[in-house]
Amino acid sequence: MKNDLIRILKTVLKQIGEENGIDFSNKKVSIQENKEKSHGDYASNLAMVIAKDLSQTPREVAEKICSLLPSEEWIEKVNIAGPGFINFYLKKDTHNEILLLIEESGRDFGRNNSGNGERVLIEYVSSNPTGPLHVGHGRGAAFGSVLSELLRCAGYKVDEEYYVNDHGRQMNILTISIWLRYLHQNGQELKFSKKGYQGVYVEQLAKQLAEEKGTKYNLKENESDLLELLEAQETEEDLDRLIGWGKSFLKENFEEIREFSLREIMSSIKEDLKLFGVNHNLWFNESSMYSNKIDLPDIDKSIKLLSESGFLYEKEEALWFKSTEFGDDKDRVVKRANSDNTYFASDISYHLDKYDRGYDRIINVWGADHHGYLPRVSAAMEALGKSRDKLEVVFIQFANLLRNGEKVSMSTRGGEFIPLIELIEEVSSEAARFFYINRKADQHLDFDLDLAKSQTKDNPLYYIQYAHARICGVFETLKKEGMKLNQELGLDNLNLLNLDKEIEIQKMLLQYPEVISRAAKNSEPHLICYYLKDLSGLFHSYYNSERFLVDDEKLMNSRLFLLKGTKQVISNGLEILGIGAPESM
RNA sequence: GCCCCGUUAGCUCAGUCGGAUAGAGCGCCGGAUUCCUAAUCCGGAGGCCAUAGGUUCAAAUCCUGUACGGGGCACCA
Repeated sequence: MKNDLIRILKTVLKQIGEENGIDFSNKKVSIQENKEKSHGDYASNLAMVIAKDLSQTPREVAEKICSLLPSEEWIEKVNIAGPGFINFYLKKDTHNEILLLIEESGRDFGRNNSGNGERVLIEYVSSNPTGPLHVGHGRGAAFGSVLSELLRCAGYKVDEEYYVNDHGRQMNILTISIWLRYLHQNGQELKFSKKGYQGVYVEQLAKQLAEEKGTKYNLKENESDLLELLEAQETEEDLDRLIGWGKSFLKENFEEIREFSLREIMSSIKEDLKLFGVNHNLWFNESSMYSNKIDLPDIDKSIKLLSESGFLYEKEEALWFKSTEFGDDKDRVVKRANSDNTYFASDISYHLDKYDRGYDRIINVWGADHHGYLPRVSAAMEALGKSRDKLEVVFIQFANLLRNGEKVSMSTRGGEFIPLIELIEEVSSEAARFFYINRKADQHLDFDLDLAKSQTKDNPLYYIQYAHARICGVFETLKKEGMKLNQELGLDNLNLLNLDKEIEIQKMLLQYPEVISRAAKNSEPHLICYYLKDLSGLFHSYYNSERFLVDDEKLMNSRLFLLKGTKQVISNGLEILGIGAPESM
């Protein structure tokens, strides 16, 4: 209907343009939905937009436009109001069409094909494999997961990828930390590096390692070197020396422990993600770019390509990329003076590979603290001749956890972060997802743990799910009384749905597909939460003011049909959020 | 110093890419249940949309400056 109105107005606009010798083809014709009922269903601002070009007052122009409007059977009336708005009032039964559409589309209602089958890669979470997921990762995880689903709804072909930083110093630190704990486990008394990883999980993994491998990695004799190194654990350099020592002592066993650690931690991360309803279908290991395999991306090759582009130079024995040429604040090191590649080097190679895999859109979901990192990555892609626009980054602001109205520290006293799994266990995966999504991504988020657990209308998720359950309850009662929805009778009598509340609900249902496309287009999944809350609110209000199971069968079936459509839309919306729509509560 | 995000009701936040009288929940005040789930609903009070300019027929929305809050500015990952 909205599109029909736009089409009609466009025709009128062209006509006026021709009469006055003005080309209006670049003017945007838009229709807005009126929130104020007395203004009719839709309004157009067209008269005000072109009034100046015609040197007439907006109201005069509006009169002219109205006189040219063809009469359509679904339009009740048209009038001019305010500064020059043209208001359209639709016939009441026009609103029924949406129910037919929902009935036909069912679970597909709200899907569209604006993405046109284009391929999108969404990389998110990508937490370092040096410890379990913690609450700081939750928001990005929920966001990426819902965004993926949303883009699928919009007709994109989506891959969800996790980038595993399994190469470099942090993994070595983890390995050495676990090894030290392992030695302790096997009765070899020693102090622990303050600089290493301290978490409980390190101890658990060490224990597991001891159970699996016995004393295989034990110190064979008195190793005074090690003790000295441990005593001196104060600086990063000490830590690096310890790693060097550990490597030379353990030889190939170091690699074994490293692989064990990586495997175990990644499997716990995967487990947590699964519980959280997050399903990556691709896992990209940083180390694969160092494997020198012909069919895998290669970091040296990428650096060489960049070098050939002429934007690399040497300074103070390090290799620099001239990112300032592409708008970055300063040039960035790609290869350090000690000839190690930087993390940035890996990212160049990794992102180059994303481009080479042929995606139409590449989306990264990053924490807001990484925003300064984007210019250099984009710069590198541009230097390599890639389109900068293809790479989109959504920055997610931090979330605070609140308990009893007070901020909960994100980490425990021991410096260990609160694991995501604890949050999931406390408030449930669904509530956690909902509350993480329930805010615009670029907005700081206060996650109220008590609210997420509460079972009242204060909790928007319960409010929505309750609406769904209530509708199911009505149908349940219907069944108990030995009746069932008479689809045809309902369809034939939709025109009985003419109460204000009924019209409002139908108009709200009509908006659902638009909400979905806008949410997908702008990466704003929170819109779905707000929409579902509004829709549920309308339903609850309707529920309290009218009875559905009435004697008049025509009325009853038409109302049941409206309920059925509402139920469908709530469940479709929740599905995108990865949340169930319960039949009863 | 530079960069990013924010500033809307007492609190937490929406605000349909510029529209008519700025919305919701919580909190506060007052109501509704012999009836499909009261996990709900109805009514009321509560606003200089941080601030100063600019663009426009029209600005919470776009542009610029200022103030305040959060984050970031490594040969770390």
